[in-house]
Amino acid sequence: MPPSQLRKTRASAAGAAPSPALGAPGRRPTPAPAVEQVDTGYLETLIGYNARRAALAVIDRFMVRMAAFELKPVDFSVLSLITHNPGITSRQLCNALGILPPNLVGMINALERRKLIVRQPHPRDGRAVGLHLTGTGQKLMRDAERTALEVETDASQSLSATERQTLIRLLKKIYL
Amino acid sequence: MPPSQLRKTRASAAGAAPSPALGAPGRRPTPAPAVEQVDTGYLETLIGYNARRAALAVIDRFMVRMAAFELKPVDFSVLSLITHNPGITSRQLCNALGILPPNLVGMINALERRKLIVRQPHPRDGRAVGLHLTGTGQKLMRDAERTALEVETDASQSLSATERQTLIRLLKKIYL
DNA sequence: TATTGTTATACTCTATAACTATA
DNA sequence: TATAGTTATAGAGTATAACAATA
Repeated sequence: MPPSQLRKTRASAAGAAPSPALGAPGRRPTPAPAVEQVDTGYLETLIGYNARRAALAVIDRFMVRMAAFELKPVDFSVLSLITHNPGITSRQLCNALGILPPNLVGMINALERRKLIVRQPHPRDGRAVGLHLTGTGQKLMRDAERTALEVETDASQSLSATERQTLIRLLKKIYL
Repeated sequence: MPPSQLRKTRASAAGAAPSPALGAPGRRPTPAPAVEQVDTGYLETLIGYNARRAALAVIDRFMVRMAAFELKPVDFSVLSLITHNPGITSRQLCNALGILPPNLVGMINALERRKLIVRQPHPRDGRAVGLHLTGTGQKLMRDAERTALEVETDASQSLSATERQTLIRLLKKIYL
């Protein structure tokens, strides 16, 4: 998904220029204009638009680099939470990542088939299953988290260290 | 999609705690721990993770408010670009929004059936079609853009005006 | 030959209902 | 009765190939 061509130009002076209102029957003052340079100025004033574009840009880089580990972003998130929360349950993963339980089952099964994680009985709840990394999984995640750090550095290379911290702080204020 | 429960706690001191490495045959020192509070500290250090969570949070608000206009985020983006770029072509929309042409066709058809837009022949390219708002579409978009502004205010209520500007500026540095 | 718009189609992601076993 | 995990399935979003009309 190439989100190219997102420069700002004034083709229609965003917000002004009432334009002739086509569709009104029997009226067509101008012979239909053509757009030379697309003006995305208005959308660029919206936080949601900018946050989504930024997220997609970083995630695209992330996917390219993580392909070497055969991990999609969601797989990495799941394995990372298991790494830092040994014994975490599927339900806890779903709550933390906003995934619905039926959609997590397949991912967990695939990671288990790859011998990256194992299911252990939960110590206090017979319904639940605790998830743990295998040795293989631990090794993979050490490499994967190092690569994730490289992606971060790449993606934020136009930001100073302070700006990067500020960006993360402000993003958290939006979603927390 | 409720991305609830994303508080930080130290269940495993992120990055430390080598943990017993399950899966190694015939070795099981600890009786499988349980996780009380999920530690998302590591993921929260990643720009991609934070940007995606923030984008989803804002877009969720957006979808709730825009339901009154029967507009999804992508519909709003398309209509907004047509608003500020009368005569824009499908190809230009695809390039600006990162949508693939086959996936835009249905949206354009639906918006045309709702009498919000009309197709006009392109003044200089017989293959292309220029897109324009109807009077109905213009009225809808005046209300929709006002609502979008309210969503912005809502979503960024925990940010100062300066912080909001800073956030957008830093996000652009990520994806531009 | 290349591009615009389009159809058909496949694949992925996300969502809902319902079942089982445990609590 | 409520919850954890699971199955089946439906729907939305995203992807590629190929075609007709025009450049």
